[in-house]
Amino acid sequence: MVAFTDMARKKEYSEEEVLDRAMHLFWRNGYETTSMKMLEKEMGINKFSIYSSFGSKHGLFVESLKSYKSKVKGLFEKFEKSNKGVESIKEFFYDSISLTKIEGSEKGCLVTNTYNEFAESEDDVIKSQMEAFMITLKEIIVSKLRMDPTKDEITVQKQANYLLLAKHGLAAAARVNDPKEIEDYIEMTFQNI
Amino acid sequence: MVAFTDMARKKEYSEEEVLDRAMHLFWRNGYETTSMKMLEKEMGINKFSIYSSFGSKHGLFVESLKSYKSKVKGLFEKFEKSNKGVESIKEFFYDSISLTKIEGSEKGCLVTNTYNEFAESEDDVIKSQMEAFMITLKEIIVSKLRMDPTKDEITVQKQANYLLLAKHGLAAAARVNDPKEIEDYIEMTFQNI
DNA sequence: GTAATATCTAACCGATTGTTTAGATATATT
DNA sequence: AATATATCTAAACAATCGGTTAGATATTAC
Repeated sequence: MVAFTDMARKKEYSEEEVLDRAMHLFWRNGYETTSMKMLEKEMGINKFSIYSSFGSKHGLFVESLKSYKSKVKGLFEKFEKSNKGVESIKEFFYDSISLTKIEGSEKGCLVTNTYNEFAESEDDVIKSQMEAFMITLKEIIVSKLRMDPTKDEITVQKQANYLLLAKHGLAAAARVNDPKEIEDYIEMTFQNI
Repeated sequence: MVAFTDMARKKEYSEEEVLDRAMHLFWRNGYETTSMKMLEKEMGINKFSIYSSFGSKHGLFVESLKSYKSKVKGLFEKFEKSNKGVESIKEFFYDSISLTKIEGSEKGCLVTNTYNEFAESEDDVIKSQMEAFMITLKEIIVSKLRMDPTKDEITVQKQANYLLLAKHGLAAAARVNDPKEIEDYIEMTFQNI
């Protein structure tokens, strides 16, 4: 990801573009299952180029997570800016499903998938990134719940945890269940919020 | 798993016992991440013995899933026999968490984990086993919900789907969240059932 | 046009993957 | 005790893993 001033030959690929491809492959298959050979094919460049641009498979994965983060950034901003309280949380849930359905078809949520794959791992780089994701999400959810003056702080925390876990279940479910079932699930999730 | 009548030398291990060890290793790490070397160490026998008893790594994994099934069989039976309606579903949720906490400490649910790992796979043997699991569970949940005469069939189906997905989220959450948060989650899940 | 050099291809690296096999060892049958 | 054979150890198998490198190629600066 370094730009040289005295470049002798131009890269034949866009780093942003091949990274996006890599991200989608990791998204579909997870980290371990995705081999360098698969990445070469999907990214359309060979190992040398991958290593010169991203350092290692692990580095490429970390960049892919950042790329994913920037992809969902729009959703988070919309979510954060909304002043519709609880309703905005539900909207965010629907938006998340839409994004992963359109962008990733049946791949679920990269964060949830990675969360699962690295649950027993000791890869602190990945795990801290995942935690940061979850903390950010929880903070937004909490702020939306607090907009309802009838909820005390204990209720807010309980409901925030509930919704965070529900989001996980939702992401996993969206990979295999019908849209109608998913909609029912979301609606029922918010019935007692 | 074949017994010979004209055995010339006795096995130095119990297939049931080494299978249980293998199952726990798969449970903790998933299929791909668990290597034959790790299995040799954990099972206490070498590759030859593993292959002569289980045919292949894949065969060993399939047997491990069956072993897991027999482990949760008791819970399913208690669940099925109970005539407490919705309350029995909640009890089953708590029982599941207890089992995975005691037996597997922080490993979650082997079915949910496998479900996630094989979501994009084309391994029909594994996938059909997972589906059978989910169908069985859904059928029991449906039968419990039907015990409430105020629920029409549409509501029963909606709530069954909801609970099935919630169970997935719960299993994933139980790997990382505190018991108190998990309890809150379960209680809130059943607030609108 | 020439020199310098970044990027390309493609072969190669050692380590590890799941799996097989040759040969040593132990036991049941005769 | 001798024979047969199931099970053991340990080495080897081809294939693939992530990662590196030598040399060809293309482009910039002069």
